[in-house]
Amino acid sequence: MTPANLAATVLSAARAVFETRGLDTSLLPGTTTMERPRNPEHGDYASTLALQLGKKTGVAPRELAAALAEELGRQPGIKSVEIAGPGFLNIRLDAAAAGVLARDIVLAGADYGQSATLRDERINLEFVSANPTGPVHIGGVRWAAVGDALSRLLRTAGATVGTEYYFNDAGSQIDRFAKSLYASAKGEPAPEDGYGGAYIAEIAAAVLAEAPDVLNEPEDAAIETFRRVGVDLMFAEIKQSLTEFGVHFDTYFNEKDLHNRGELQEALDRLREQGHIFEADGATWLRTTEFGDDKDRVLRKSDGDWTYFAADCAYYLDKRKRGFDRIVIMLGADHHGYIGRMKAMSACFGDDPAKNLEILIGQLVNLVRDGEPVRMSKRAGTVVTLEDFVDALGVDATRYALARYSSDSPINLDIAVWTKAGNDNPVYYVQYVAARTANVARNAADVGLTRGEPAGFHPELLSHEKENDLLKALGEYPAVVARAAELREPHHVARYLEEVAGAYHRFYDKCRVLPLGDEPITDLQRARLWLNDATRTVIANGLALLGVSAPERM
RNA sequence: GCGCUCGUAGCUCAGCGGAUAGAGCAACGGACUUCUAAUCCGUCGGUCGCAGGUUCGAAUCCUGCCGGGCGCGCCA
Repeated sequence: MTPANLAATVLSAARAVFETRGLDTSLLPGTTTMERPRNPEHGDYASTLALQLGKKTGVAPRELAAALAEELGRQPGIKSVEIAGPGFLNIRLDAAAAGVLARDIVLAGADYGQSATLRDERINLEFVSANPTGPVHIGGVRWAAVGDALSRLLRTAGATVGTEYYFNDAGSQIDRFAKSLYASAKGEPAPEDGYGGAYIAEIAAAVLAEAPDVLNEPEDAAIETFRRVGVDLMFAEIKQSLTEFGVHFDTYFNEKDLHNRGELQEALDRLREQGHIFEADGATWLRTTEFGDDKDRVLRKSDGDWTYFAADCAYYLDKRKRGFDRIVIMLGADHHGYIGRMKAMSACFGDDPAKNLEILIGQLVNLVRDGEPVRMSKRAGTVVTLEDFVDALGVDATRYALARYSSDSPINLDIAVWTKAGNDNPVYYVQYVAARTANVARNAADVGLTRGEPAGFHPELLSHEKENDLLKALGEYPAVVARAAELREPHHVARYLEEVAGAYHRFYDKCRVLPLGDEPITDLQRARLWLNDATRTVIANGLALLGVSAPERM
């Protein structure tokens, strides 16, 4: 019996109680969640349904709980139901009903955890989107890890997802980049507002290698060559770093294309039709204050140039035209000032900003060595890059560390902690379970212990306290995935995996799987092997969501 | 000044309006002739920033205050 099954059973019991008592069944919720109490005296699972319904129906919660308990007690697989406190239902399962889960998980394999929670949603997920004027830096790294994990999470919850990197290849940042390359190639210092990292010299040299005569061209043409070739090189390098980090985007979207296809004008026309455009001081404005922004925003400047915000509008419209109904954009904390204008812009298009546009804000990340933030970079001189991160921690630890915390909280990642081989390093703690379960399975095969046919599995033998705890933890996986997807918070998966890891280590410590010496193989050992393999399935599936490997041995 | 956001154990952080607020680390004390001790067990540790409010019930929701971070261009 999975928690989802149990929840359904509790709901149908509630329906039966309502019908018997002539209560309005429309007050029943569509779903209910089962809690896993910390205190073992509170049973295997607890439900607060009677408390919630007591409020709605006006019937005393304890009275409802008593009726529910009686109804539930008759259901197969349920050992006992107790009423506690103001109306909690504390439910205990038969060992057999709980144990079957081990087999269900193994048979489901990589599909365990998949759901239809977000089935009807078409989600566009944009993250990183670093300008191709330098390597991906520390903020982008956080989003690379979290955004990629989120995309996997959303797909597992049944959504149709398109991941997207907005390649900002128009605009003045690129001009500065091109001029910086040109200056570097001529051996001159970087311009006042240019880029000065060591990577500039590398890219400039690479441009020279591809276009040896570039410095003989007139300055404008030369800068144009540096822009074109330099941006291509920089972008190839960014893509390469991301690929090595295990992050792939379905779409790399060029800002230039928006301009070339006239989509900025199209967006402006659309907004004008909606009646939110006005002209003032020679510029063209969007009246975003109508929808809560703190000031109106210019789309086209008095000199005729488009603003960056105009491109944002066109890009949003483009995504919507491609059939995405939820536009999710992940930004650094320094961009949170955009939320107001973006939400307002969505409303100006006639959309519902609460539903069609989600902007997720990620707080800062510091890489810490010996208690001091790491500021040095071999390449850029000032910022920490994706490559610096991977050099310091490795891909698995970097991805896990960044996906482990709520994006709302600023984090300090201590290099010493995340490279240590021990249980104070969360990624090792979890990965070690993957290795341990694989090792147990290998050793079992060596002595002739196999799971055997599913029909020969004896779930009732998994009655040890630690087996029960582990089963309960494994049963929560689908709900954790669904909730993490809905909340857009992959860190719940990591925290959950740490719980499963703890439960497995305690099981391993107390419940031996393999026979000792020449002992004959028993059904209990076979049942435990099912549980061992079910644990490996959950750990592997969960780590895969985070883009972290589940090693066979360590 | 206005806006957003955060404030939970010595540290790093979890915590869905529910039961006695948790984990890891640190500190201290235990467990390896047995499937990998990269593990497990125990002890210590809290005015959930402060003050009100809503609620049967608040770390969680609302208001105010205090403190930290960030943002407030016809920049990108």
